[in-house]
Amino acid sequence: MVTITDIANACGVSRATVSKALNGAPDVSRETADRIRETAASLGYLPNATARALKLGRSYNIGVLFSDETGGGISHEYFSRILESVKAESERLGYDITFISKDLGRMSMDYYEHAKYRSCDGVVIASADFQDPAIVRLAASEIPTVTLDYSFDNCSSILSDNVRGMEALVRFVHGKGHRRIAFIHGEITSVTQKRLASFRRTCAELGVPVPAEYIRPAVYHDPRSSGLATRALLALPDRPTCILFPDDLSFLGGMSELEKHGLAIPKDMSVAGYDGIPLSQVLRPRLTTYRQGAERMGAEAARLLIEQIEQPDTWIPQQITVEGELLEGNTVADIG
Amino acid sequence: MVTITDIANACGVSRATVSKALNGAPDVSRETADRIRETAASLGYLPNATARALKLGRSYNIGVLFSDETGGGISHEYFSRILESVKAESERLGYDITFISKDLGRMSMDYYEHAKYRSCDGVVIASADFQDPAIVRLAASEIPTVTLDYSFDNCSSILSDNVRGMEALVRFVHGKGHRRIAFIHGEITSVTQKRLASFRRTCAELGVPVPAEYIRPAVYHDPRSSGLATRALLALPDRPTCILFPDDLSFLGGMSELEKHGLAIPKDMSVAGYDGIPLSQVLRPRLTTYRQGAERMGAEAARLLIEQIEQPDTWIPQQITVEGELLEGNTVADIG
DNA sequence: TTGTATGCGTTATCAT
DNA sequence: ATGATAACGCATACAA
Repeated sequence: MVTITDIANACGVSRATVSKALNGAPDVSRETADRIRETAASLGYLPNATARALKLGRSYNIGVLFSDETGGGISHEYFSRILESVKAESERLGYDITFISKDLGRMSMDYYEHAKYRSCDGVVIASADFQDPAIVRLAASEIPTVTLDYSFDNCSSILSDNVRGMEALVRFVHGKGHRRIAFIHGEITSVTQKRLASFRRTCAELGVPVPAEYIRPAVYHDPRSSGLATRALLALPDRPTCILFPDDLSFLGGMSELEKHGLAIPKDMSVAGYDGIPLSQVLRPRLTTYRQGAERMGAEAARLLIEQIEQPDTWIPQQITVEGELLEGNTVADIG
Repeated sequence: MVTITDIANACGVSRATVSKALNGAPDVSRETADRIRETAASLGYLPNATARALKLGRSYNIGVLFSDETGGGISHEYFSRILESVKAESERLGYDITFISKDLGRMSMDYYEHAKYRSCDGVVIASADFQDPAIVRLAASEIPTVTLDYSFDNCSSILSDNVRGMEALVRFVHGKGHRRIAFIHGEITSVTQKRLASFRRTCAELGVPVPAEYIRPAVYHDPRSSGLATRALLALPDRPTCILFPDDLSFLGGMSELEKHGLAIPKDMSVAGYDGIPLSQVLRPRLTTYRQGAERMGAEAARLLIEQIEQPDTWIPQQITVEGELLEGNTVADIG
């Protein structure tokens, strides 16, 4: 491994001078600086991030915490899109990313300890459960954090626009003439609560009644449970004309249930999903859904976090809401 | 931040003793060791991975390199499953993972330099293009590497069983009585070549003729191109009775094309995918496909890499082939 | 403009 | 059994 010492020897200057030259300090002559940079390049010198981190107390490394009951958080397309964009934006700004988890090898530590252990300059947090004491501890710690889809006091957050997303779907469906709209929701999280509230409020605003039996619980990303909920809805004496699903994947459970009943989409039943995953747009008919702005969310999260890291004094916690877009598709019949 | 110095002061011993006690060295009395560990715990001491890495020349950090033309490698479900399992297994063995990329901030570096810069103990490589000089350089370097779905000389690799996977599909389809089998393949990579070769060889073994026009090129994960290829196949005077798609997602493009022609699956046309993503199993009819053992691949990759890192002397490059499983589904008609 | 000295937190060597 | 010391690679305050 070639170090600044090697360059210093090769150039006949001190290590301090090399360090300065390489970091573009003003107090080193143009000529020596150039000479140093040239030899550094020819020697194939690479700064050692570890040593630099130890010295500076800054690792240029940010933690990413994706926690999900199931553990398979990353494989959810919504999360992986966010991860991908957090990664891209962080790298653009000169930061690497490391996953933060509980328990590393034989040492058992919580998220905060893990982040500390790796000297993360900050952490982006996405979690299915923001009540988890380990998450709360990290968010409340001195480590800069940005949360996704949840707001802690005094810490920045990026929010997907669940309120407006649900509102857009309901208004679209209503515009097509539907007045009996059912909503199958995922397990109760703050995201679900926002969607539920927005669903109810928008319906109220539009004068659409919402019978209690039109609201059915299911589990996110679990087609089976949404299939069961669909079956329950179809069994109602006063069937809805349109069903909103917790997400696009869950819709598939409803889809096969509808097929079993010999109901065609959208002729006999209108449907809409949520997320706008690629699958939804290759299905025929194309699924009506709301595509979340995951890419922008990830990028904004990284940007905000790094801003806070680099300008801690002028920093103020910020809530950024990222809008998605309604994908109209062809699964909502015009029954106006 | 509480360091070993703090513990040393609190216990009235030297830093050296603290370090030894914490690392379970034999040459420190039971009593002092216990006392030190207790104070360490009560003070909330956490080792500093950075300092340790600098001193030891071992970071307990492994790089993950996922490169894909499109850049969005992680969001492909196959990759994210691998990533998830690499992460889980690495963490189980006490290693964190960091993404390796080209170009970090303003410094431009290649993969090898990036891995060096972060002092990665090793790197897991997944790439769409193993010809990339930057990939070749990393694989040929002194940094331990494990490649996925490709074999470099003198470096371990984990191979999904493309040969057996394709063979299993062809034999299954053949068993159902099909003798006119078409294959739409993805862009030419080593993986594609293996599948193509296996397709041809298995057909030859079974005495199934493979007319040149039954082999059509398309693009992985791109339903549109597979849709076009499907159209071309349907236009043939001597239509195939079964079409094998490059992957499950691509099948969707073929699906809508078949629908346009009023062809029902599997009555009028049999089909099979590849990958076994969750989607394939919620579709109706359930897609016949081959599910790759991504979870095992990731875990084996991490295991092999860490083994090489920790026992460099007894290490021998190893090729591990991970079998997947045929998911029979209902999209291949029995025309025997 | 350049160099000297020191320390970041840790571990390993060698005395004691 | 314990401690003093040096070293990992780098950056900075300060001296020259």
